[in-house]
Amino acid sequence: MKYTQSFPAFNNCFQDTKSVFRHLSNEELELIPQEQAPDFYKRGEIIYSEGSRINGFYYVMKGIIKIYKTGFDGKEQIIRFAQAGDIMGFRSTISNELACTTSRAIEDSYICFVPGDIVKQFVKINGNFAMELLQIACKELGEANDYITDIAQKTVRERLAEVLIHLKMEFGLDNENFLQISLTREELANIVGTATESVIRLLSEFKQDKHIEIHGRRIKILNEKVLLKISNLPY
Amino acid sequence: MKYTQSFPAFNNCFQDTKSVFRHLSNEELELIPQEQAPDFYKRGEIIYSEGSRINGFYYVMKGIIKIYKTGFDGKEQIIRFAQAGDIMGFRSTISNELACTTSRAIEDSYICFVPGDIVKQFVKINGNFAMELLQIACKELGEANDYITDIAQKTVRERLAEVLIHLKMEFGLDNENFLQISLTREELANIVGTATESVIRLLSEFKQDKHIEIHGRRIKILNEKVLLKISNLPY
DNA sequence: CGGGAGATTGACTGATCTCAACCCGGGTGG
DNA sequence: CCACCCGGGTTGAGATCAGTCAATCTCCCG
Repeated sequence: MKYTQSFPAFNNCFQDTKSVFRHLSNEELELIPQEQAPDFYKRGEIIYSEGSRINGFYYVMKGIIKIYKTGFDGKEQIIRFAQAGDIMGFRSTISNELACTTSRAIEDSYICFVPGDIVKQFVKINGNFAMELLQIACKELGEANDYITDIAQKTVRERLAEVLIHLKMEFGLDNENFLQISLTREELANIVGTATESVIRLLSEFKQDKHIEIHGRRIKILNEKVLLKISNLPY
Repeated sequence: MKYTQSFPAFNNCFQDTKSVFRHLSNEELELIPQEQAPDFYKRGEIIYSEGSRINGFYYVMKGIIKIYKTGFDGKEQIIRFAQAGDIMGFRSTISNELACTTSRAIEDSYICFVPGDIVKQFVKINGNFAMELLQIACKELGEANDYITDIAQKTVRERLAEVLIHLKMEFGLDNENFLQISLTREELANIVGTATESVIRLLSEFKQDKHIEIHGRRIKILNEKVLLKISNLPY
């Protein structure tokens, strides 16, 4: 990928042919206030917090964000991740509610903000854009339903195997075939919905059994077939 | 409520001022094929099954439907309920995917079907309708996120208390202050995400402690405050 | 070199699941 | 009319998965 302007150029934000905004006309795109460059968030920084009013969309240009809820006892439950091309915060914006999740960069990230009023305008005047948003919401909904069933019915072992496979599919591998995404043991536990120690023990077991290889936070899947079997995934 | 025609009159289906279809003009409403009366489903009958192609919306006029996924070992996980005024099946329709849930009447129900093509048309030509659908999807999404966090982090006891409170809020009470909705112990277990026996034991405990009263499937909440406390619900 | 975050391991505990037996009421067929 | 069956509900005992607590280790950083 090559940028003729200093990266990241703001105009690129919404003109990507794969972005949610692809159905907007140039005139419509111009309605988005473009005074500022995309915001930079350093690894660890919060984009928005549970309970705050956000009133707008966050479009991720680059980086990886974890989106999580904080449970009763302060434990995080990671709901999903967002990466380049994804949007965040539309649920609260559309529902006119406070954010029900916290959003935190786990890699340095560039993010564009679009005010909620404008998005709502687009929904009303541009049917294709509305349909696009609906499809995104429905996709998330389907994933959430799967998630519910998994957590309710599968063992921690099954879920961890499944999460590893999902992380591979969602973020891919680096040039040494390690998972591209780097998570702490605690974060893994907060996806799976278990204790950190349980993740550690199970990862050790998978390593012992040669299903995976571990170098610190870097994880390589050695035998996806077995993991798939362990996870009881349908396909 | 009074019906001048024999109940249920089909025209009432979409003209209710509270229905999703309230933003449609009369001309638009006429696009919906209205040859048939709403479909009647007897308690226990399936409206659609996981894996089938449904391609349309089901609008519930009357009755209660349970919407569930079937897990790896055949155990049901109830995702949500639908009752009068709710729609079902829009996720698959919008996503052009097969149904990811099964939908079964737990009370005798009347349901209207609207073909998917027409709904998609409406999304594109009627911004208010699109927004309405988006809001429904976003509402479900928020609830699903809560659900995930609860199942991942709370104990069965906490979740059961929470479910009882939710059932009261969602379906209300009958004239003797029992929960309006009637579920088997197994169905309760399939909401909470636990074994039937666990639900039975915990219900007995709640009864012993005078938090609830039980007559077969009929449950009366005697002390909501305590249940609320047990559930660790935020409000 | 001290401090702190994250990772690991062991021991213990206990909530929850599974299995199995049994009960109860309603419906059915002989 | 009665015996039987069946789905749902209950209860008990035992097994176990997974969480908690605590100690230790390993880096990495200032």
